[in-house]
Amino acid sequence: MPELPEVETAVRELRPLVVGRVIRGAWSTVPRQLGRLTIRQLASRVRGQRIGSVTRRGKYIVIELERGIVLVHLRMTGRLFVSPTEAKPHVHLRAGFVLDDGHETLYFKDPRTLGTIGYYSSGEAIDSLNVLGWEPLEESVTGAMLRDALRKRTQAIKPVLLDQSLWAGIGNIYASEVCWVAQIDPRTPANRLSAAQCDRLCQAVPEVLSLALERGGSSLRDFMSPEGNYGAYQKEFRVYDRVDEHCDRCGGVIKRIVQAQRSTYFCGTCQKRR
DNA sequence: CCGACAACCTGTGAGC
DNA sequence: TGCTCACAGGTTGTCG
Repeated sequence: MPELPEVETAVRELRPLVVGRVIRGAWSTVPRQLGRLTIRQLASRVRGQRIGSVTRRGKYIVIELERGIVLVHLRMTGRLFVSPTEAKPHVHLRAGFVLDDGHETLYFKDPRTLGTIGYYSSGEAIDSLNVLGWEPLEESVTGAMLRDALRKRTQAIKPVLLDQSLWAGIGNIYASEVCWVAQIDPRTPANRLSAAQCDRLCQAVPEVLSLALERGGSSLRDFMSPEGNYGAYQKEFRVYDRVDEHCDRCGGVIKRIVQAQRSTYFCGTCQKRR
């Protein structure tokens, strides 16, 4: 489900709901999602720790405790929210962190169970986050920096935008949207982008992501923020999921192709190479 | 190094 | 109504 705008929305809403609270217990119904730790190990390590902060790096949610860090990745269908503790949680509630006196739980809902929840020492957490690339909304990347980073990359630019070690946080929706804004053919080999195209990409990435964030992200199917809000950016998609519709810029027809096993949407008329 | 593909999972919607 | 298939916001690993 979530790319940077959705994860950032989740973090901002979660923060006031959980920071300062003490984790009283933890459980999971899908041990595979916990990485190396068993359910019992996770529970014993987080028990009694106060939540110090909730932040984001790329698509990871970083929950800092007193003696370690919980890293949550929502993957496709994950969602975090706080609600009253249920005696028999719905089957899609795959994990929970019981808070304070036990009346409320920080739930992890994840129908597809592809998400991950890991508990790490701060050193381990930093190491795993360090492989991520630029933060699109915090680091200003110049066309020259981008061009240099893409120098040896022959793959098409759109799938390259999904590489989290370049920019962290761009996913399949915004990769297509960014290419439309920058007027770049998503099939262009990354190392063949002109200087002007790199400049436009560097503008388009923060522009698209920050507008999406302002709208609370995009809601496809069931995406919902921790407070239960739906994002609104899906109303402003220029190309994503709009095959055969007309381009807002030139009236051309929007196409769908598959790159690296993911759908790509673009205008066949105004997103030309060069 | 690169691209293609499978795998990890469940749910939904379209088409027949 | 019920079946099958394609597809879904992500990432990782294998193979040629």
